[in-house]
Amino acid sequence: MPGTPRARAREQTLGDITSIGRRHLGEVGAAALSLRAVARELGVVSSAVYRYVANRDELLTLLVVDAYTELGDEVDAAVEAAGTAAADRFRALTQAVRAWAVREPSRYALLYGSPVPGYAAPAERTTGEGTRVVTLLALIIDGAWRSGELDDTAEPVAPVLAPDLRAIRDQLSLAVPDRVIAATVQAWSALFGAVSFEVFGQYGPSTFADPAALFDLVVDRIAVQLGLRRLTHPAPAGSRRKDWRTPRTG
Amino acid sequence: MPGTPRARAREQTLGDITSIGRRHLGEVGAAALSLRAVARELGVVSSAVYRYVANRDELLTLLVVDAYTELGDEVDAAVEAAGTAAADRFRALTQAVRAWAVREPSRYALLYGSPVPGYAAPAERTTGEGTRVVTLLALIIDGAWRSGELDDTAEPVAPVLAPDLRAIRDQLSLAVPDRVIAATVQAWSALFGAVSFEVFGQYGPSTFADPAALFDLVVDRIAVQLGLRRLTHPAPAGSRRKDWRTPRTG
DNA sequence: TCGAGGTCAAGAGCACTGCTCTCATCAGTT
DNA sequence: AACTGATGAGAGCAGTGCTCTTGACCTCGA
Repeated sequence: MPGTPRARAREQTLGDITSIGRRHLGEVGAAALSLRAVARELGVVSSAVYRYVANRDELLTLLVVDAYTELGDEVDAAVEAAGTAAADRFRALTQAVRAWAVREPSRYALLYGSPVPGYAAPAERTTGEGTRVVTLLALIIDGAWRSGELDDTAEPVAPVLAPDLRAIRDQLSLAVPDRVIAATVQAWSALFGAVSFEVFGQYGPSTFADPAALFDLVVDRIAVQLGLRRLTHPAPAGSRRKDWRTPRTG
Repeated sequence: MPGTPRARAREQTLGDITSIGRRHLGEVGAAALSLRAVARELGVVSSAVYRYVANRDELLTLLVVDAYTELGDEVDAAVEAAGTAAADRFRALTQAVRAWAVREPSRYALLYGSPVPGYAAPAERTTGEGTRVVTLLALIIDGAWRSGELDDTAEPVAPVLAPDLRAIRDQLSLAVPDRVIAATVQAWSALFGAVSFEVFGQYGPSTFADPAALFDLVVDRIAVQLGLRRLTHPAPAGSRRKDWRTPRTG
């Protein structure tokens, strides 16, 4: 479809480089990403890949955007499929983030782990895709607020934070008050913490046989603190959350 | 003091290597840590440092233990200085963790950031120092529970988690029930999330003029959800937390 | 049709890395 | 005072990122 055959070939090669890099990222990590190794696997001499990628950092940027896009797509789809209830949408978002992170730990680390020293993702190429998930979270909470699905239990926040919170509200055209934005920020960071703990295996010496159950519990607590009203109708099929509360034996 | 002058010299050199490595870690990051560079700065040829450190990974291990120890010491001191009230001790712990992390971002990343691919800290050398902070947190909560400073608001947890929670309780000789252990785990992960967000600069596009205020707010919310009863007596001097609630003008 | 301009891969090369090996030296131990 | 083991130096191997030059190819327009 796009223009000249040369341009298409170039696009193809660039895609190959990205996908090889994606696999190498998973195998050796961002810091050990080697353009030479990518070239080897591409069946080409090392200097040739510099025709397509300016340097190692640009390959990283390619992979960052690639990862943000895939994560954003999966979260969007999951939230979409979750229906209209804010609590369902919130849970779908958290589950989708966790599922992707567990499946793609190295790419998750690239996005949300410790920064790669000496490398800063160029804002103009990453902020767009990079803010999709947190924006969606904010919109879900905002929607819950507008539709009355949110209990207003958050406490007032320090005035120093007001300008920053107002900036967020303006940028996303939110209707929620400052304290709810702050609560959303905290929910986001708590979600991030829970996922990182599981993905990075940093629960300390303790291990959990069923990390998903622990994650469920944590997300539950986050939702409660957000003021997201619990659903009264039964959970969707496949989600056996809290089965133990209603044994319904016999 | 310790034995032979040779052993003392060796200890000295090892200390020098550690402290040079600590600085390099802050400058170039864990992945780019170079034994050659350390050797250069030590004024010695590269092969010589291999007399002291088996390989790059062992230098990392040295730095991990070093960082855990310093963090543990600072948190211990802060909690100690905070008195006996569980809420104060909890807050002191969080502030000390944040302060150290903000001051030593690369060392924080080494401990709690994305794992360095291909490197796994040997458990027998790191778990001891590595669990000091989370253990202290558990003991603070346990103490609050025993002394009645903890509101029992946590909800019951899924039975699948019971064995793991029991293991934690047994190992630390806690008195708290499963649901409080689970809440503590979540508090720990939420704290980790908040610190990581700030240290790794991953609040997305939003920036906060006063990250400490945001952190205060988040910790407040974590404390509330833990059920840590608020203190009625005035906050210690220097902590102007929530001043805006009691304007007390004129 | 044919030539010019752009595109691409190859290869050599520089400076760096981790790590191993050998060899000389010098200091602590006996 | 003699010995021996810890130590540092140096060479060397295989790998890395990145640059530069060279030669081949392809595409497009005259």
